[in-house]
Amino acid sequence: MFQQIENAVAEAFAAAIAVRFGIDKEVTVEQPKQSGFGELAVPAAFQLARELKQPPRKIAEQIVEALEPIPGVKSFEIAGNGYVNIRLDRGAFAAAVLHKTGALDAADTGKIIVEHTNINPNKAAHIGHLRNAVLGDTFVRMLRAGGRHVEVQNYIDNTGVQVADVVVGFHFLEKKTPAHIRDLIHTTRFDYLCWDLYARTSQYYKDEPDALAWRAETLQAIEADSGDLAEMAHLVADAIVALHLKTMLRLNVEYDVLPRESEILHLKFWSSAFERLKSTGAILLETEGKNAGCWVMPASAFSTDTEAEDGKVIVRSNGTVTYVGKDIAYQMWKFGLLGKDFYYRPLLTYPDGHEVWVSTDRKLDIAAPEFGAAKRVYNVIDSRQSYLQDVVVAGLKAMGAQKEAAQSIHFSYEMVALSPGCCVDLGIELSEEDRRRPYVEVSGRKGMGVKADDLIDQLIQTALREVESRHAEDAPGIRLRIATEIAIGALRYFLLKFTRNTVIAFDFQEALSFEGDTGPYAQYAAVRARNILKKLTDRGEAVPDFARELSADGLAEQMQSEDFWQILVTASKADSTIARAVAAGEPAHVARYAFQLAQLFNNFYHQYQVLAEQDTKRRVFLLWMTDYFRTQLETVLGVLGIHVPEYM
RNA sequence: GCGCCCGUAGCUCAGCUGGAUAGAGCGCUUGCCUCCGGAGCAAGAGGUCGCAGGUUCGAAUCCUGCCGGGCGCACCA
Repeated sequence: MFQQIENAVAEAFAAAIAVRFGIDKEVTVEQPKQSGFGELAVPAAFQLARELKQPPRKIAEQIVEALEPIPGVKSFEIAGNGYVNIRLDRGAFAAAVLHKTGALDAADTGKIIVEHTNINPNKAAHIGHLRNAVLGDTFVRMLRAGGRHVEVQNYIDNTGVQVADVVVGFHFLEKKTPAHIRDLIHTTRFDYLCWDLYARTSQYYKDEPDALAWRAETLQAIEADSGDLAEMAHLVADAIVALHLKTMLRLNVEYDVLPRESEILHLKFWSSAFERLKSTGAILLETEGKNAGCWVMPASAFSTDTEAEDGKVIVRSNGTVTYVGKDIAYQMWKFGLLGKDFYYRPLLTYPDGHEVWVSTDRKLDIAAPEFGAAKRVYNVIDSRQSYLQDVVVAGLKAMGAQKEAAQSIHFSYEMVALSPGCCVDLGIELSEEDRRRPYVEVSGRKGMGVKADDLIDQLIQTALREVESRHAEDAPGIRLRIATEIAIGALRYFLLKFTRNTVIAFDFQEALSFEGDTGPYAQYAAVRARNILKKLTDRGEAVPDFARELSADGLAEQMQSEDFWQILVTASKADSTIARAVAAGEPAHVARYAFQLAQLFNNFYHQYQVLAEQDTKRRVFLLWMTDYFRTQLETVLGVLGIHVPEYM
């Protein structure tokens, strides 16, 4: 709601400036620091002061004189050295909120692909993977809330070194056959077993470097796609992918399609990309130096730095393509630039009915949705890979795909590390050097880290203790469901409240907290709002038809209260907050807003006794505020992927 | 060595892309269950925004240089 007024104000100011000074200027609209200054502030006079060589205050006066009336705006005031503060017509604004006038114009800018999660399918997911998935999933929800068409991809590297290493562990260290693995998949916690096995294999390489030959042998077998080793790789990767999807579903994360590396290989995506890169001169064959015999992308393509740097090898001297090369091909496919497509089959149907598809190398008799060919692509990948992402974008640029290069966005974020206290909790021994660090990096190779499912289980247990102490009489099944919703709310919020480029030093105590700036705090506020309405109907009263029972005059009168006005304005900013957060690419802004909203409601809840209100008109009004709050909070929590439990 | 990120209250973090008196949560101190109220509410203490310059009406925010920390810079993915 708030967004329309903001836009109208910005336009009116721009028009006034154009008329009065003949200058085309984009006008920024701010929210004043203090509520006493009004609802909006325009600092345009300051920006114009230099150009016009006039004092800002004088310019502000001229702007205000030239302004046409803006619907919904009551007054303009010049404040300070040249701010124009704006007060809204409270009654009109409240009425607009009540009658939901002015629907958002959902500008469909074409398909957007968001790629996230991308966990190597060789072991259980850990806390770092959760940050990726929750950030990606929330951003998807934010985009969809703004009416955008989004496709969610989760890339599966099922033929890489990490899968190979687990196969090495099974075959060479454990002497297992495909039949054994089939059995293990059904009888064990397979992703946990692989977690340990992967760590053991990595350690074995360290002790016995000759064993690396096993890895090479396995990788070859996987690429040739024949024999026991290849079969085991399929079994491991498919089983782990299934488990990852399950883990992510616990967090309300779903996907549309899983493109797999095996198909990129078998369908020869690379050869198409290779031709294009060669013919456009994006990559060059080195004839001398240490990269002799390799196809290399010159450093000048992706680095502004001196030419002292080497280029990036795309095709090795033995003719095989590097990971970055495959990534360029994949990125081309995402934009529909490759001239090739995968085949698809449905992998599974989520409980909500949504279907996730997976790539396959054979044409099937199934009508699949159209995947790929997007206008814009977000790759959710941690900041450590920004160098490689730069190379991918440079590849697009060098082959002449300027537009696509500009629409390739590395949605980067910092890693989740382990706090020293967390390491103690996990029984991880730290070296003298590590102990002096502020945090320690998670290492899959060392088997170091917090497994996603362990953390979720622990959160559920902690929440369950609380639920049980408050609702001892309720059925265990319902209590568990509620504890689960609280746990997931806590976890998602915890991963979202930090801005993307903040390193999260994971700490159990912080993550397990349900008080203060947490998901459950926001859930609790929503539950309270629901409780009021539920209590009302429990007493046999109907929820009023607010649009009919609340008159414009009545609203205007109630809105004279500073409290109510502030609450209404803040609650009406959901759309505008989400839009800003999308523009900034920052889900944390939405989380912060949800918390603010919850705080405001808890405040209101404490201060006003809605159901006990004697004045009938006022009671209807308070009920409306409650209901509006509830709607807005639920909407925002929905964007964060957080459910509201039926009670807490 | 080069590149990117970070340094804000005791701790963990925000700070809307340069605006008005720098904000939350946790922790600490104090008070609040006659309830739609305690996963909560109210109040208090707590700041040289790493340091030094610069840019301008105005800097936590932009520029430069230091100091301190993190992460990258493979014919690995």
